Amino acid sequence: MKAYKIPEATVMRLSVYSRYLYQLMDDGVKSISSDEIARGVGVSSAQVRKDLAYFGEFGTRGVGYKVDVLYGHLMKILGLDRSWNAIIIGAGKLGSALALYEGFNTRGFIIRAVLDNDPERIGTKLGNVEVEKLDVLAERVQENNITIGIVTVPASAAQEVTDKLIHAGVKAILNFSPRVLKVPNKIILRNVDLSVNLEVLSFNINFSK
Amino acid sequence: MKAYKIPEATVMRLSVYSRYLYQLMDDGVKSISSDEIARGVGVSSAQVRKDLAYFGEFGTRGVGYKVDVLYGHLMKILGLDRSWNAIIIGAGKLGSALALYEGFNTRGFIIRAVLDNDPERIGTKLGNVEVEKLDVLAERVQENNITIGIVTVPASAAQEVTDKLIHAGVKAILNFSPRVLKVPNKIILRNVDLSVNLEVLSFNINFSK
DNA sequence: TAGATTGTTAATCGATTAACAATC
DNA sequence: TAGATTGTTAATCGATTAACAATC
Repeated sequence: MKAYKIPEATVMRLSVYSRYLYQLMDDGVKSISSDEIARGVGVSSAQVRKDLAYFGEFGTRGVGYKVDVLYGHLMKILGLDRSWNAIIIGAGKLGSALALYEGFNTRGFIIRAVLDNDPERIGTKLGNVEVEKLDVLAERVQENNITIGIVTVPASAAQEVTDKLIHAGVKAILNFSPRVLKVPNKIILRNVDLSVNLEVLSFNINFSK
Repeated sequence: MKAYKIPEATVMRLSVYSRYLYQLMDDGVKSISSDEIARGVGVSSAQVRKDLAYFGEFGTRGVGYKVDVLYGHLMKILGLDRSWNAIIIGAGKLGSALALYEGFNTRGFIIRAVLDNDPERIGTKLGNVEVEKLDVLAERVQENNITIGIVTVPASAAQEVTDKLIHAGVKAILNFSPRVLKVPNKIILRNVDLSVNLEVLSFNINFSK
């Protein structure tokens, strides 16, 4: 365990910076200043330097940053210098879309299995994985060394499949169900509630007039 | 324009509270304390009361809150006492999943059109809307009084379709593409970068050991 | 009344911003 | 050297928490 806590907002921004740098490399840009990164992603340059300072010194005073070097550091910091095995529980619309989403693969997240209990869905092919029944959860997690569970079941089933995922040994859970999950402290949990996002929009449209 | 700014985290929590209260109503619960809400959604009771205090007094000292009354207030605050028309640009995996996602409908968000430029996708039925070509964007936005644009195109096309949405008159944009969008101040923008979420997980798995 | 719980104020905590010395 | 830009410290801003008077 490292010494001090990194703000979650910082981690999210590092992910955004890394994608921006990747784009720059593609465009053949070799070096860049914190001010240019800042303008590229819509934050302040002090913010960029502060975020990086949590992890080390990656630039040269008076000069700036080498794009490829900084990119490499960010990928390492984010844990993206390796691949991660994931499992999706729930093969409905959202689960199926995520199983086929290329954005995950390109960043090293590999969907090893997709499970569901609906007989209609079991056996369906999603890319190169076949939807299987929930029974095989622990087996799949263990044999594929899966660390990340993605929950895309309805709210009513969310806690139950989460408990199973944790029992099978995943370290982190990405929850797409609109249900607040109880998990032990050592389990890393993130919630992506799509409705919350739309509701923040409707609040703001409403509130700003 | 109201007098002071509401923290975005507060708005997100209000959305979570409202869903929890809905669940309680379903279970026949009539009244509740801030402490019970807090435990139900995993925050502190002071936080619950503070969040509500931005908008008024909804409870009774010494007694608590009536579930249905508080729920009604929250729905009104969030702008969910009416319906909102939305359009999805990009009928790939994610766009299609969102078009069919029931969670939006049940909270009053109605997907009026889904557009794409790929001839393979045009004409496909997603629920009761048919995928149409991008040309009809302005027309659909105006005839359906659409205020929310949902962007699910690849990064390379994201800024272009965003500009078109804004020109057509939407007030808010929910961006699922991994691209930082430039929008005028008056436009409400939210980014949901699915990869960022997975990367925060991999960072945390990595960092905590 | 005694007990409970809200609404609100003040204290604390944490994150962002501004400023600038270090240094290429 | 002069100009530029980092890395870092201190100041500011904003959000969360703790505490308690108000009041049912």
